[in-house]
Amino acid sequence: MHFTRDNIELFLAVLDHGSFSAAARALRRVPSAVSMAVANMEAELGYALFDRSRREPVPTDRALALAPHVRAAQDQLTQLHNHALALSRGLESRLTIGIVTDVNPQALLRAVNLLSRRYPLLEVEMIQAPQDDILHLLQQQHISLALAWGGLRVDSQWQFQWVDDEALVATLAADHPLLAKKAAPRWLEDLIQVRQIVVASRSRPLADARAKVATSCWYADSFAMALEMVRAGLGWGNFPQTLIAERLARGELVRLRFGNTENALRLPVHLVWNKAQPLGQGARELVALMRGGE
Amino acid sequence: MHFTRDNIELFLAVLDHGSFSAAARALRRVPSAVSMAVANMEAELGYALFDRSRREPVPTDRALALAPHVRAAQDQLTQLHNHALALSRGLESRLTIGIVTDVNPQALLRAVNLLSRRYPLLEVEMIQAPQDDILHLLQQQHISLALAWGGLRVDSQWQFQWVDDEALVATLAADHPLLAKKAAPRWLEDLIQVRQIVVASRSRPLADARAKVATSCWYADSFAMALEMVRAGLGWGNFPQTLIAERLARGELVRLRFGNTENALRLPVHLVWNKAQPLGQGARELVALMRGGE
DNA sequence: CAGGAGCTATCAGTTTTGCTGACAGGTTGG
DNA sequence: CCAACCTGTCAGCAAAACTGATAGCTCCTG
Repeated sequence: MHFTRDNIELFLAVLDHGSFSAAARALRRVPSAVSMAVANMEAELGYALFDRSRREPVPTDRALALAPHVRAAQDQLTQLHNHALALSRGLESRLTIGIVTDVNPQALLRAVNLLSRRYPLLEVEMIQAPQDDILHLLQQQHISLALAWGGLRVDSQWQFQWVDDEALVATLAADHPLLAKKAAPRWLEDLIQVRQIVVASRSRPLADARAKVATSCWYADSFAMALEMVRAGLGWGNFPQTLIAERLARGELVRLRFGNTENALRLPVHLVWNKAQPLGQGARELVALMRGGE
Repeated sequence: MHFTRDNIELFLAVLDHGSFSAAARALRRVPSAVSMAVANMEAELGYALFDRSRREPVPTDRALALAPHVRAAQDQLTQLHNHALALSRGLESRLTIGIVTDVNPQALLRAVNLLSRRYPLLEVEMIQAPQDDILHLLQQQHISLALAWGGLRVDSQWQFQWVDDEALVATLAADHPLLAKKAAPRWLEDLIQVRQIVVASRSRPLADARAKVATSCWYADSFAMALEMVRAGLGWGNFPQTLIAERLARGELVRLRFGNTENALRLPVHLVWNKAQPLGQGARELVALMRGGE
């Protein structure tokens, strides 16, 4: 008989309901069916699972020892079944997500964690790369969803969902000469003469005209690279707050505050996907989770 | 149909053998049975598991994605089955092992590791306690097997298996005045006048008359306690080498070597069990593993 | 290109498995 | 002691699954 699904269900029903009759009621069977099935299991195993000396069967030590393992097996089977059915409802069997290097992945990871509870057998793969590479992977359909900087170009190829705004803060290396002169810039205009490190690349032009302030600009294609340049004292730059929080705290960097730009630059973070590649169920629910729905 | 054991077996057989017919041969069925069963699974799931456009069915992406999970479920089922059958062959469902505090558990842990491969669902509980407590637990049948110091008393209540000999080495705190005088003891006789910390207790008299050397002795009931006393400079003592190896290396303790006692004291380590409580299959195999017989 | 080998799918018939329902016998509690 | 409820047994039955024959397809080989 070999521990088939039915036997597992039956055995656990007897344990949970305390008697063959109750189990039979729960399973919509007749008591004798349960009785015979249990007797068959016992015959196969070679030992008693229940002691029938009292009116209601009391589980043997062995049955009790077996119970948690049987339950685990049942859980795995129902999980498998749910997953197989979910596949038919459009769940992808593997969800590959791209994350742009500079974007804070915390919220996404929280959402993925929730998703993994809903679909325990769903495989998730995370790919971290610069924005250009992520978009390329998305275009090639190697990833189905990406967390990326948004608002960059309107392109009918992409579909997206706003997720968050990263506040950009103007930052300077703590040992930059501008600070040493005890004349820390008070107004944004004070920075016009100081070289600015701007994040932009061929394929990704400046998002916001406001982003470029200084007359002399050097360019980097990621915040990570730009950050290195700023730390090396090559200039100042605007960075997502979360990206530089630690360095600010450690005193490596200094945040510049201005009297006239209280409303900081904000860079939108989007979940992006390819119109040509319809989202799977997991990706759809992930988007919903990130939108805050549920 | 609900992913019963038969379906799992069948699905995997088809994947592994590459065709319905081959799977049917392997399962000693007729091909049509396999064909129908697969068709039923597909009908239930709502999508194709195999593409029949070629001569031999080629598994769908979904089938391939499902495969590892199905395999895992099958493994768990067979594991459960094996365990349930092993219980009928005398395997205990939980193996509780006592380990005397001072005894080096490495060899035992290695053996338990091997045992856990053989019986993946066997639960193992380890209890560490002083020798007297371990023997008491053994007597009360709260533990079924113990790793303990042996050769202590011949008692028809116990059965045992020699496992190892721990070499005892004479040890002194590094800052003991005896060493400061630049007159480190060269012969065992030099220690007769130095207070010795002896491990012995009411219920466990000295194993070996040779163990007591000095005229002035203080007593502890475990090596751990005795070690603290030696480290505090209260005297010298004999300790299992493995127990003090680190402290010797760190220079906290100093090993005394004598010209006249090359053959060090050796304390046997035994696996002990209670005659009144016959060993389960797991315990028996553990004893065999410790004896070195695979 | 023809034909054979080997595969899958279908279907009617049969086997097997397990369920049913009635009944007998035991245990519990008032 | 009886009513209620439980388990176990058994003959009959229903559903599920397997079989074996057949047809049609694919692929390889000469």
